[in-house]
Amino acid sequence: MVRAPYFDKNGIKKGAWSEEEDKRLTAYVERHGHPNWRQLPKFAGLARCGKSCRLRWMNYLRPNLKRGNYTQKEEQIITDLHKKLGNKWSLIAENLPGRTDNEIKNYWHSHLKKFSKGNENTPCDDELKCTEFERPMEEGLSGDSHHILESSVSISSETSYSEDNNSPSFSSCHALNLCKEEDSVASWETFDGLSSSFWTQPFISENALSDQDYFPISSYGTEPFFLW
DNA sequence: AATGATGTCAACCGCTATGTC
DNA sequence: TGACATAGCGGTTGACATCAT
Repeated sequence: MVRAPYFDKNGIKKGAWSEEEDKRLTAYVERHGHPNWRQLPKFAGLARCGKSCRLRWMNYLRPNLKRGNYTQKEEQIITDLHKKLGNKWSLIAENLPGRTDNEIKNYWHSHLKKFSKGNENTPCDDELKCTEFERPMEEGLSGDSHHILESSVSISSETSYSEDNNSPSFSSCHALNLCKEEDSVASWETFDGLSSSFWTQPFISENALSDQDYFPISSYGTEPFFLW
């Protein structure tokens, strides 16, 4: 379901990622972080452009990503936030731990868009007449996550992105009114693993091997890669 | 069973925002 | 302050899957 791999005129590989490339990118980012996406493929031994590496990591390889079906809560949050924010997929994604902007965008276009046209009801309302707890909750949205829904429904009309607190976590907290006292603890603790330190601190995997172990350049397949 | 239409989603492209010199 | 480099965002594309005829 993806583009077939090919090389452009500059020798940059495009299209679907191979398992080997995924391993290389994952291993490199886990060990060194990604201070410079443009340089990263060179050092990771990938024939990709930095942009492609970043996208692959962000949308597919990074830890804590949720795959698979969306919960009704997630659908509701997407619907509500889209009403409020429009196509600000990255902002919406900040409020859905484990989901990427790209994934949400795709999901919106393929699942939710139709419900927004002349119909204020969500798929939940239309198809299932569900209650909030009818469907089992998935990891990451369990426990007190109903607070999120309640909050999201009542998003403030003055969605604010505070100048004093410009971290995405705090901004999205405001966007959802999640910082109301009664909501903040439970909701935000749920997001904690994703919200701050992971993206601001270099990630060192416990299992990370040495560069030598991970990048035996001489044995790196038949695909071309940058030399340095 | 064959074929065309539609849905899905990973990946690409181009633009803008931000940071650095 | 302007130029350049880089990161990030949102729209679009392309190929496979599924559905309808």
